[in-house]
Amino acid sequence: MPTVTARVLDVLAAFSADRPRLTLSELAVRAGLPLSTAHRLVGELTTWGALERGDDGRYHVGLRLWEVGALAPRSLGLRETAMPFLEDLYEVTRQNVQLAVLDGTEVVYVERLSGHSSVHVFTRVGLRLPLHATGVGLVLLAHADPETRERVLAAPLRRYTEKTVCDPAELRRMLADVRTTGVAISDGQIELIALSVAAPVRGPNGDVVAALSVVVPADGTNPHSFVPAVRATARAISRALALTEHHLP
Amino acid sequence: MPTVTARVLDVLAAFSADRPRLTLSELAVRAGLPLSTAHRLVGELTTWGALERGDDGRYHVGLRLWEVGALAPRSLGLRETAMPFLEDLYEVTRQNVQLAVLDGTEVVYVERLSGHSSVHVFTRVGLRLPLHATGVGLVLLAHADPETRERVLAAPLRRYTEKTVCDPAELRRMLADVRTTGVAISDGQIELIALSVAAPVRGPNGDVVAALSVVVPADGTNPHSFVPAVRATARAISRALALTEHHLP
DNA sequence: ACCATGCTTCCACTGAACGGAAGGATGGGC
DNA sequence: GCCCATCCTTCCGTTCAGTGGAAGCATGGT
Repeated sequence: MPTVTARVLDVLAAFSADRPRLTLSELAVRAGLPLSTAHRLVGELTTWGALERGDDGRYHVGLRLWEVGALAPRSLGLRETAMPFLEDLYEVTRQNVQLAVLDGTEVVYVERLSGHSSVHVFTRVGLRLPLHATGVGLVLLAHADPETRERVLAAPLRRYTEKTVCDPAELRRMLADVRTTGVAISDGQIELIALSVAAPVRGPNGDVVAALSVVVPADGTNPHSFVPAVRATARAISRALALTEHHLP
Repeated sequence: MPTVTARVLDVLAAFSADRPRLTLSELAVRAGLPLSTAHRLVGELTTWGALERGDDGRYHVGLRLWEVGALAPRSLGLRETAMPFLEDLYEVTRQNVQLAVLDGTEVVYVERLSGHSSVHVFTRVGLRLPLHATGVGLVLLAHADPETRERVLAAPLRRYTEKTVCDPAELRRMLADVRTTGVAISDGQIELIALSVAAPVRGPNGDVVAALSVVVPADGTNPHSFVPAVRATARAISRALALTEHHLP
């Protein structure tokens, strides 16, 4: 259905992490629009500030759109509350600390702290990954509604490394484990050099709204030594969320 | 000009930090649209994921829009490079660390680290503030193009506290000072309880692309003791930016 | 001089967007 | 249990905003 709204959204969706800057023509092709139509829409978006045009004439997502996006409660609300705790966890571990939420059948990373001494992993704020291959994903999947869980387990599960668990039955066992222990340890599922320790963050009414993880190098460090800190932080954030959200209408 | 695009953007602009969740009717009023029109547009936006609908029926900005916004180079590109350095600065100072960019005649905060021991200030990622009243603002204003500078100084300058400098002549003097010393110290300009020490972050071609600051309590702590760390961090980020941006097409 | 690539402007046609009105759904007051 | 208020959803005939092919412009490479 070629509504104008859909076209505008197609233009926005044309940008991606690997192609954050596009010429008008590229934009038109990616959005599936005639050049003149793209020209008009992009012009309006640029005037408003949703897009910006660089010195080289290429377009990129503008600060104004970023601002609006920043109002998403699952990013900002969560982030504001969680940040000091994530900071503490970072200081204790000096490893990448990540916060992620569930969207559809994928994880979306909403925050990531990384220092110079952390492993260099390829996650990034805004990145989407499948649920079965990450620590945070396992946590979110373990506590997702059964319907989502079945849908994920029924679909083909992508293999990233030789260690990636792609067998539904084994995943089910792991998920049960996550539910009883309260942590997920994902070892080399995405990149062999790193493993992550993740725990659930709960909202005021007790359901899991996010997951946090620490990514540590797979160099023989015992991941279990991180479990207490990760669990404690996750619980602290849950507690803080219960306090803040209470005050909302 | 009532183009559909403009209306869609009006809908997005209806959300703000103090009203992040809105009913359809509120949304219609704020966007200046008839209810049925708003209903149609919001429906499309929600299907796509730009908006989400909460359990209470109210709408808020969706994760999908947040994701697109996160692609803004002035947020993500900058942030990815700067984060480890900001982290270091936070660890050394244990105070709020902020990163901001210039947009129009305002500062926009793109990143903020805060721990439990930091002063509780009301800045927030995505917040806009006038240039004259903040440390980062002074830095950005000092290095802005003359046209912007004159426009800001000619406009009425809002007073936040008794200490806020609102006199153009005095501001000019301060800006000259910022240019020679390479730091801005903004004391109690926004809130009497806090002061900030800020320094410029430069892009590969030497022009100022952002400013970073540390916010410290105005309890007698000597702000000058933070100057070396802030300057060093700003320069480190500038250097890192020069390296990363080099590899772009 | 020529062509390739990419952007901008124009304008007559048309169907997508419009929005008033009517119909539901929910919930609170009494 | 009834009424009214608030808020949301659907419908449909009219019309004007959106469309996109085509032609023109700018740049830069060979």
